[in-house]
Amino acid sequence: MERWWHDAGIAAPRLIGCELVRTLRGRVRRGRIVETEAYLPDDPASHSFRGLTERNRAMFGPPATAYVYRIHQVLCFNVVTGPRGQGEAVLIRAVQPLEGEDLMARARAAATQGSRPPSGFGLTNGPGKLCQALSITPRHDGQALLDPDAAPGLRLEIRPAVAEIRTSPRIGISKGVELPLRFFEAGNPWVSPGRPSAP
DNA sequence: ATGTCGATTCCCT
DNA sequence: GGGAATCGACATA
Repeated sequence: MERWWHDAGIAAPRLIGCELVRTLRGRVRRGRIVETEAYLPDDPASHSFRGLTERNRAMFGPPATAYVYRIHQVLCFNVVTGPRGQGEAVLIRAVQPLEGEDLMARARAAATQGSRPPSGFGLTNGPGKLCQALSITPRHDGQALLDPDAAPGLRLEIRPAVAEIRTSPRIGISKGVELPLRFFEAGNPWVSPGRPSAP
């Protein structure tokens, strides 16, 4: 485990450019991470702020495992960081489809019955959207992400650091709003809408 | 036991 | 750009 895993504030930008690989029924979906948010220890915006609960248990597990939680009928996917027990994690907010885009579209359409089938950047440009596109489920909560033999078929592949990364305040929170803990790849159209890009 | 509040998304103006 | 949807987890008047 490399050093950068021990700090969500470092891991969050470092996870930009890494790839999330979902294997289901022998078929592969691959997404390149383009947007993340860090949630730190003693961070009032973090689910871990008030200590361990049933929901955030996975956040206190070992680094490079998944923390999956439900919010507003939707799932969000995090990569746990820091030494075990710190309650740190990095929220994955958007990915760029690299493989299996058709399967992602099908999964999104199935998850959003009632509305028009999602297409274009809307396929994976949000934390709930990418979970639908990759068929991430509550079963992935707590699962190791670097293990190539991971049973649930969800894996994280480390890639070289990306050069052009921008920061901004985090989205959708009411505490800790000023901290620049959101990271995204400059100019990438798959980054979620809703925030201006800082140079 | 019950009330509050979202680490969101979609649809509308 | 704003608001409704909608329900489970969490904290507690």
